[in-house]
Amino acid sequence: MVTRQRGRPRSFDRLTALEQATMTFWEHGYETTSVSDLTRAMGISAPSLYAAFGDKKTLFEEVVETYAVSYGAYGGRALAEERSAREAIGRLLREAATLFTEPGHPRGCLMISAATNCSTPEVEEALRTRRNENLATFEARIRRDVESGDLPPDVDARALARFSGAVLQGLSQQARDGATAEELTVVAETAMRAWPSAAAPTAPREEAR
Amino acid sequence: MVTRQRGRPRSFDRLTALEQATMTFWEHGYETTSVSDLTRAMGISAPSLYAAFGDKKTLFEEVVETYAVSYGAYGGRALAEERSAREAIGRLLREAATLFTEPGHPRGCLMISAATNCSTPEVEEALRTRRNENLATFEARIRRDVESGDLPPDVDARALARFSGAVLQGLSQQARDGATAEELTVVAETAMRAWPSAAAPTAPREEAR
DNA sequence: TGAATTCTATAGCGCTCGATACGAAAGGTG
DNA sequence: CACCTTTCGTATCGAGCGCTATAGAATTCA
Repeated sequence: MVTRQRGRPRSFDRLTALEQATMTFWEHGYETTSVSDLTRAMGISAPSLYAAFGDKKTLFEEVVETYAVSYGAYGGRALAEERSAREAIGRLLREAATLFTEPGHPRGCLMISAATNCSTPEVEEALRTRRNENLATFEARIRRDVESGDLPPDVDARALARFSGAVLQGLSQQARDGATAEELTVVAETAMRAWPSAAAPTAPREEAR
Repeated sequence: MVTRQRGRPRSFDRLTALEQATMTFWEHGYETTSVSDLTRAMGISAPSLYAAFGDKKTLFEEVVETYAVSYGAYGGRALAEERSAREAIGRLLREAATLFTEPGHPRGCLMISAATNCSTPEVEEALRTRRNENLATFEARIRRDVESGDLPPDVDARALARFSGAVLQGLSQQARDGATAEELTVVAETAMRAWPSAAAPTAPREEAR
């Protein structure tokens, strides 16, 4: 089954070409990136692109998938590794402030900015679904801390998740509008002041516990 | 000089057509809206559009300008009418939550969402400039309250302005992603918890004044 | 070596884009 | 009425879009 591949071998590295496509879509978005932009950036001809990646939409879907598990993996790491929802999302926002302005790749977040106002509805919808899934992940993590008592019981997990997602999206757009890493880091820290500091439930002015 | 207009009169209402163009650009963005989309929505032919509004870019600039002083005027009103920066921006964010999800027009904010990833750099830059001007307006209003003592002297006006702008942009995108007015209102109220509540400077636990 | 297979490059498909040439139509002005 | 001015509808323009037919080049299998 695992026999060697017959025929003329591919003259380019598929992963490298995919990375170049990622950079191009990341910078200019799905709609504004033309196939000839892609072939130029990837260093291959149009038939090679179509043979290796399918059409433009399929290539973009693969780009989004690899982006999510590479550049976009910081969020999942923060949620998995930090002890509390507050620490996890605080770290997520601070790291986003750095990553969204990091040299060496386009600014902001591909999943947030690359398919707004897109003439292919499925592409726009696919990223919208991912964003809403991220909100649901935030909400679940926050709710866990509410139920365990690490956050006050009157916390609206859904609202706090949506607020955090809104700040994340704001960070992305501000990064694309030219904000510096330092400016965005302060935004992230400001946002965390909106979080309830600790478990201080219905009776606030007591040193309970 | 103010003689009556000669020649065949225009067969459509210019302001009505402009409003239709606004709705189309608002919903689909500059790039995704084609001239034929515009002529269909405005109910006029392409030569009429070009004669009355110049080219697509010029039409969009006029759309943005009229949007700024109509749908987009709530921000300036809040800043002008409220007594404090906190009340002004709190009102601005709450009103945005309502307006961004209001029926009868597209969701979100045209100035935030209509020219991201645009193949005409001047158009993208024009809206970016407007957004950054809004940030500067926020900052000036906040600084006024810091200097007058209505906000603590250690408040970073620039950071608080940028945070507020980030939340506003997040509200716009979440509105476009399907959030309800109620959900966004709670986001706005959550964001205001990040603001320093009142003038409680270096010595917080005193009832000064 | 020859056949089969797979990739590459050129060239161009049908289509839509933003924008316009042109003559007919509709009004004012003498 | 004739004349001038402006707008209207039709019918495009050249350019770029996403995509592919085709033929030659490069490799494996028999």
